[in-house]
Amino acid sequence: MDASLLTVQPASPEPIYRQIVEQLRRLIAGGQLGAGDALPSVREVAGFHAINPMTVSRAYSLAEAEGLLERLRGKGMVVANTSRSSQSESRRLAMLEPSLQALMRQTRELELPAEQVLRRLTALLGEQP
Amino acid sequence: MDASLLTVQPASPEPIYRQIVEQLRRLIAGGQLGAGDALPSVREVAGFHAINPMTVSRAYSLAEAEGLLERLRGKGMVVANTSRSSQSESRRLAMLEPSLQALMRQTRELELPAEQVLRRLTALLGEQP
DNA sequence: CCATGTGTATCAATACAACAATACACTTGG
DNA sequence: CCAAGTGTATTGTTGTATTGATACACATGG
Repeated sequence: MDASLLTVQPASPEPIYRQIVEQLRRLIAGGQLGAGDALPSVREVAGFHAINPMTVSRAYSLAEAEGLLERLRGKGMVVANTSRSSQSESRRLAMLEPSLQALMRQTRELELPAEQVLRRLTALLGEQP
Repeated sequence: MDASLLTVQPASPEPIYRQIVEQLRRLIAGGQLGAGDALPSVREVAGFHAINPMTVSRAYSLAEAEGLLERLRGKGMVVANTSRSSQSESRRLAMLEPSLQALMRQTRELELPAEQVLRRLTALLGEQP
């Protein structure tokens, strides 16, 4: 499995376990993780990012409680089929709404013209991933 | 003074004092708060939002350490003149960069087409404030 | 002068996140 | 079967963040 699938920033104020859950949500909604796909093991992710295995386990457990993942005893975690992955574009866009709202507020507080922001974002989104 | 100048969401995971500091940063950079402008008193803001005065004080202190505000003993806090307000557009845009980066990452994880996101953001920014 | 308004230093309480070290139940491949 | 791989429950510790309550120093206006 590819432990590099998950990105983690231990320095961020955002708790690590929550960073992971949110990434899983999006990766599954976007279809990069499909139903049945196996996830990197807890110990693998922990080793790769030099974090505690229990922190990863906590994230996986939350994701399971959310219906995103399924636990196969003795095997590992798998993307749940009930988490009908690859949601519609409108649903995925809705998941982005909070970030968009925040961006809007900040743009207004900075008194920035909409075009400036849109131009910069266009550039960012256009870059080669 | 207008205590409603500052918006606060006590429910947010974002610490209150940091919410305040970030708003001050943007309001000053955007020119809505100019050098010499007096800020609402600690107790005023605290009372208005039903939070602890010390929380506001902490935000003000951080803003002062950052050079945004100046403390007039016995009087109150004032926007510092050294915090050359109304910065250039490019500087203000730079302050938005972290949020833009985050939005970009999330967009990619959701496998959303750039146009969708840009269209939605355009709509949001176009609305009447 | 002094009541009233500033901000704030100090201490405490609470919650949370992350880590550490085990031990356990389970499955699979050899 | 059994070694090695899953996730997890448990307990404890550490460090930090956040908020709160109180008392204090200072300046101003009447």
